[in-house]
Amino acid sequence: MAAVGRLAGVSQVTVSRALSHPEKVSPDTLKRIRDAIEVTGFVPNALAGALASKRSNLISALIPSLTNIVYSSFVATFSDSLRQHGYQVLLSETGFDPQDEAALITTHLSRRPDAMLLTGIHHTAQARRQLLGADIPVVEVWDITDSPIDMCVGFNHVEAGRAVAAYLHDLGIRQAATITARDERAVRRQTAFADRFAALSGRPVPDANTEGPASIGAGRRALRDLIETKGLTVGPTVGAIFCSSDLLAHGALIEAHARGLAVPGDIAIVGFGDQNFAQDLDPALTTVAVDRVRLGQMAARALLDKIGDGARQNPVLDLGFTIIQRAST
Amino acid sequence: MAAVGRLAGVSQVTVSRALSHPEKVSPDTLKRIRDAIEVTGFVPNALAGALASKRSNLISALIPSLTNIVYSSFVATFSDSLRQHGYQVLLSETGFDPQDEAALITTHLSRRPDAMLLTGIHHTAQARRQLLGADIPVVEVWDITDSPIDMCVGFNHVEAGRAVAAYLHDLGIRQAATITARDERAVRRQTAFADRFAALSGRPVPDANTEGPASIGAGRRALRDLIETKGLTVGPTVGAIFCSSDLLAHGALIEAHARGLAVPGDIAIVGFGDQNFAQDLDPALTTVAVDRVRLGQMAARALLDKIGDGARQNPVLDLGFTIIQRAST
DNA sequence: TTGTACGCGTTATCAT
DNA sequence: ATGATAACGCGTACAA
Repeated sequence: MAAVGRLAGVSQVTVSRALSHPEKVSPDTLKRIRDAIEVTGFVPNALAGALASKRSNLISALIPSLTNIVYSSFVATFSDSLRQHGYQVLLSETGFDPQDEAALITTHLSRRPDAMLLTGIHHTAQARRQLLGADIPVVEVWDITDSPIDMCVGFNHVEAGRAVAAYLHDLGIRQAATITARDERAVRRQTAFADRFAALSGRPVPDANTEGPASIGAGRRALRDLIETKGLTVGPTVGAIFCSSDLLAHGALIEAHARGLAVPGDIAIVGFGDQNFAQDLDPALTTVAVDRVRLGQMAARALLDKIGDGARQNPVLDLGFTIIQRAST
Repeated sequence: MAAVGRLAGVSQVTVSRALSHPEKVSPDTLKRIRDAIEVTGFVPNALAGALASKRSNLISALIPSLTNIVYSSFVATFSDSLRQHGYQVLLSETGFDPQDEAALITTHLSRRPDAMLLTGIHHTAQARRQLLGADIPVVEVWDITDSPIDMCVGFNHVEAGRAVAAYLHDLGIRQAATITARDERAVRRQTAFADRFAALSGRPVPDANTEGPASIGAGRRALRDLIETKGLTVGPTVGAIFCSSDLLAHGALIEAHARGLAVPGDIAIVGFGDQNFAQDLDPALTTVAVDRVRLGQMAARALLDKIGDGARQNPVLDLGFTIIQRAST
């Protein structure tokens, strides 16, 4: 900056001002400074700026998985909203593990982000302590709780599971099974679904748990497992499968086709997430929609508002969910 | 740090040393310092550290799309490799636009990353200038060129397109069409494929261009377009479709099923990328595999090596590709 | 093994 | 409208 200043015939401070508050610099010094910046190829050092101003313009985000499109599409919206306000997002994957998340939180906090986004409401005690100590806005997403660390934006997974149970039962379906990923929120939906459906139908609800990341292959294997080893009987409209993600449901759909089972004639299938492809499958997939775009925007807005005026926002925002009926049920 | 030091009865520097070079501090002062850190909840300020040491331990990565699993899975591997060496990745989406990329490069450079990863080999002149001026290791991935900015790791897209053309022709297929996303590299593959296949078969190769992000829906619409408006005739093993991604190929597969076309009996389908689901489709998808895990690791290693000893690495690494034959051809 | 002095490149404050 | 000066919180060099 000093070098740029010399070239423009002003002091270092004026260069700083020209960059941060151009309106406080006279038009022609501003021009000289901008020319000098152009000539020298000067790029301001945001580290030094952040150190001096105590604002990093960084917002950190921790999501379970980068490759799971549910989270990556959400975080893309989130990042976009923030970029428009001059923030950059520092993104990491926790791999669904609270311990790893806690370690990442420490690393992230060392970069002094102006705010932080966390996925889910379950964090280690140490993580909560550090976050409270950091004294920055925090938003937890994809879930709802009465006692957020700071704010949360999401929906109620138990209600979602129950709603699907009621929906299928209303359709006249009397037998159901579930295919569930290791994701803790998925398990909560599955449990709520199974409890409610069992209560309505008087029949147990077998579950096939999948290992590793949700995938089409895992969905195929899970349906095979349900039919071949867990005694799921399939036939004219008696059974339905509630899958913890659209990807698993997609796999179940393919496996059903490969077995010559009609969907929904022999078996109905419900996904979760309403990903883009759900409407393009054949048959199109019934699923539970969550407004991911809105979720990303609301999370960004919550943080921005709180950074801006520090005012206490509504700490809990329930975005709800919608069952999208399509041809697979 | 000074406060921690007071609590432990040492100076600020010793605390710094305890954190960065614990072996240079006597065991019991180390313990006192660690206790003090525990008690105070001290989290080091990486901004100040980076400013003082001129090493940010940040590596920035620019990819076209977060939601495209090809890139997100690659960058997940890349980040993982780097995390093991104490680096954090600052990730942004360019949306396939060199102008936006250039703007992002400036923002990223202001955080003083120790190295940078770029996707592709086409960048604006300004971007190249800034990168050269920044004097940090740069790796360009997913493509190959003789004149990288610094280093590159990828494969030859023209050769890939030609290889698929030869492969299909060898299978006895004499008519082909393509479904291509707006991605510049995809277009290069498509052109190379079309030129070669036309030369081999003596027939033109119609193309359906898709708008927006690659998706199953786009693949379905593209196949419909090829058949209904571009005069693609389908029938016993005469035609093949080369899609620029597995996702588009998946859509084409679904559309073919929905139309009662047999795959590969009436139409053969080839994807690109060998994503996880390719082997789980019915029929399993023939595709072109690129070792994304290795690509991520090699890119990370290239940067780490160069940060480490500054030695000139092999600047161009060709990872090649493999045609994976499955049931869809 | 530990400490002192200094500087990293910016912003905030106050003065002119 | 512009400048001088003092932080910001750490790492490095050097000294003890």
